[in-house]
Amino acid sequence: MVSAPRQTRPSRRFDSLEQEAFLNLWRTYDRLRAFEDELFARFDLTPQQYNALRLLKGEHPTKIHTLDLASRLVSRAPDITRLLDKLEQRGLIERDRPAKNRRVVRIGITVVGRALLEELNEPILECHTGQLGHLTQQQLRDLIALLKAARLPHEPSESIWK
Amino acid sequence: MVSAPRQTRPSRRFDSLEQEAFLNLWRTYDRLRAFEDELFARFDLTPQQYNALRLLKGEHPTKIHTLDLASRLVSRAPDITRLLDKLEQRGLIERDRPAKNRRVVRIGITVVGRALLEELNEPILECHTGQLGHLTQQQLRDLIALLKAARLPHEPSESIWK
DNA sequence: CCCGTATAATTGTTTGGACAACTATTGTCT
DNA sequence: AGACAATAGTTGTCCAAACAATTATACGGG
Repeated sequence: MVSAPRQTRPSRRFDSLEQEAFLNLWRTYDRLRAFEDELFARFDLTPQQYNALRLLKGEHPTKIHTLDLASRLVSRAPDITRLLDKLEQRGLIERDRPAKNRRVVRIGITVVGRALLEELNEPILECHTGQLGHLTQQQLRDLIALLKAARLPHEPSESIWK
Repeated sequence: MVSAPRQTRPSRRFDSLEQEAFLNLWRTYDRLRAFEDELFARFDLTPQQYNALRLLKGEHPTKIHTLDLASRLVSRAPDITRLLDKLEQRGLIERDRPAKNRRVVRIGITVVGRALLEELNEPILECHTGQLGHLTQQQLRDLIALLKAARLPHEPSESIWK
């Protein structure tokens, strides 16, 4: 008599189903990231820089604090200062240090920055279509839901990513 | 009369459902990766180095060519030479250049390398449980399937990741 | 009001990742 | 056989990511 398996075995080559999931996540991220890298390189941006710009545009005309911005980025950014340095040098963002509280720095996106994002609009959409356009809407929604569930316990309580 | 929407709208903050999926992928990867980084740092390894060792162990006692190894890694590794340099310096792998074909370098894992992996066995399992242990087996399987589908068109034809 | 502590951001330093250019070896075509 | 192309790996160089230590400012208790 053969009893039904209570556990799903990981595929050969993996030690556990969790490992298989993580390595698949990593691999897929790596493959899809190549698209973004190529696109942003043409505009002398890193994905993370673009991300910061997008976030700032979303808040515009409000300016937000440096570390506040950092905490909302997709990927953690211990070098947020230098990331912003580069964007400021290109005139894409502006920083100001209010007299009221001279500890904080408030970051805003400039006209130039917004123009750059405008220019990127179309190419970005195409990029994402190239990455994931072959999935159905339902697959995309399922994937998003599972990814959210996967990271949920690891989001800090105040994260906008929850 | 209201017609049913033909398209799913991306959540506020995203320009398309594809973008939402990619950013969720990136974010989840970033959160889960923190676990691995912390673990491997304790053993002076990067995730990519560990990955190379695991692959070599899977092939042991067969030795494989440098670029062949590189192509099987999770993430692309243009600096495969230096990655292997570091592992060789620690005696975890060995290289040999056969007289027959002096262009290629064959890589194998050493006893020391295998011992290190042995030592990592338990901690790795715990790490993956910490990352994804809160998902059900079914969720893990669904996630794996969707991730595979997402990257499928972007895998080179000879990839082991297809 | 002064001191210790917390907060916000910056800087120093090291290391890994990316890309392109380069060397060495082998295979192929005539 | 000789020249050219293809293959396998290495190296130079630059830049972003990570971590810890540091500076500057504000706040709160005595």
